[in-house]
Amino acid sequence: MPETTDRPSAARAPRVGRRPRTSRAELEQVALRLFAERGFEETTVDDIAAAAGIGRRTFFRYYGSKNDVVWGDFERELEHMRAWFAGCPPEIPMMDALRRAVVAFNRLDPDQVPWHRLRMMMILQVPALQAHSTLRYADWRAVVAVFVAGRLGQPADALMPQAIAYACLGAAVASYEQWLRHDDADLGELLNRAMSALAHGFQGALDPPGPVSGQTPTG
Amino acid sequence: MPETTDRPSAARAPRVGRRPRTSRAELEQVALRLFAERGFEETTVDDIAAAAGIGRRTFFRYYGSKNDVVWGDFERELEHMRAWFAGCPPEIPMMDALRRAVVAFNRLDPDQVPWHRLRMMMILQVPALQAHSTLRYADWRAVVAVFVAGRLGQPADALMPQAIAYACLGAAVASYEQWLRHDDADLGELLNRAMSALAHGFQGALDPPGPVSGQTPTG
DNA sequence: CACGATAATGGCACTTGGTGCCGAAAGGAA
DNA sequence: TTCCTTTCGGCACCAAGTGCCATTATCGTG
Repeated sequence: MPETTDRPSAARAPRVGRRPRTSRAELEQVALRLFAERGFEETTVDDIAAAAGIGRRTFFRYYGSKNDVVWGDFERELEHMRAWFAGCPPEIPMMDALRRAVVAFNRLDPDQVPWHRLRMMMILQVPALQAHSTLRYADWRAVVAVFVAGRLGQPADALMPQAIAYACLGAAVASYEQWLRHDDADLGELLNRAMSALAHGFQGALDPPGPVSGQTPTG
Repeated sequence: MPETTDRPSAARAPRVGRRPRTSRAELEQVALRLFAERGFEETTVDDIAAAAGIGRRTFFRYYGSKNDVVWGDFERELEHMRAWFAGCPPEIPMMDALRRAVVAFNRLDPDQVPWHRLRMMMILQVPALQAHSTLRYADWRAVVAVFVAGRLGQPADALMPQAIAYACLGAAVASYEQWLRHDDADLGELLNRAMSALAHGFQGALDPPGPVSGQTPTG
């Protein structure tokens, strides 16, 4: 797939050659608006390309697939998380660090909440996106696994780093689903609850689902 | 999708009308053999249909998608697991019951290990199947979530049942990946280790990855 | 034995996502 | 202007999947 290497970057204008007609961000805007209006599956790539004033072929130069549009610049998010983990002081217990990271990297700018909600709604509910998400989650898990591996002194592909990464992802996704179901819920609190329960082997799960129980067990 | 409702069943022969030319099981055999020979992506639905001596259109009456073939009769497996949970005595602690279930329902007949390995290899490594798996896992999680919900006295779609179901799935998948990487590994042991660690909030994860540590913490 | 109800088959056309190819357009530099 | 570089986007093509519908096989009945 030579497609993935030569995507135009929205960065500093290249010195030479024809200038890009659009950008990933702009395409994302256009696409998301269409998705919101008629739904994800009801919007074809032709629709998006037409609305953006580019050719269908060009669309696929900016995004490898229709699915990818919904994820925006996920890679940048991951880069931040990676950096956070790298700078995480060793005094913080591992599971606590994981909880904090998950909560921190899902804090939302109030003004972008509606878009993020739409995004997550589609990712978690449209089958095609639901399926595709696995591939994106893999990158997320890798970041977590590397951190855990460092703490445990094991390779990142060993059982525990992988299991923990999967479990964290699960807790996060479950929280998101809850958040989408109850639009009055606080995402941060849900994430805190889920990650905290995870860190305790779900032993406190018998407690009623009241407000944050034992959210800072070790720190 | 009216397609999903009227698939021929391999059960007792229907009294009237033309008889099915093949069966899900037979198609599965044919397809898996082709997948093993040339790979999943290199095998088209036309190839499978031709090899099975049926029309391409007919293939889609037996399986809703090419992806589905790999999963065989997953629904039956789930039905068994549901039944097991339903008959699980309340004395067994929840997390212990989950561990046992995961281990029990992944015990393999030695003679079908190679096929199962191929299956899982594809599911966990071929991107298209990796993505598709999410949709099948959802059913698996639902079974777990219902059991957990019963134990916790919460709705199945509440945060904890969902988070626990996701976490269990994660532990299981991580174990499978490990099993595939090291063909000398014992799947049951890996599952035991991962589920046990999960039940302890991964506190013992600092132990070296030696032979099953604390595999039967509560029973 | 023909007849009619029933159910599976499979061809055909069509939609959609995605890719390889390649010439055309656009812009900076010499 | 000319050359070089980069993006654009049309075209042809492939594969998955679906709706439609005529065809075929099978059973029960008159």
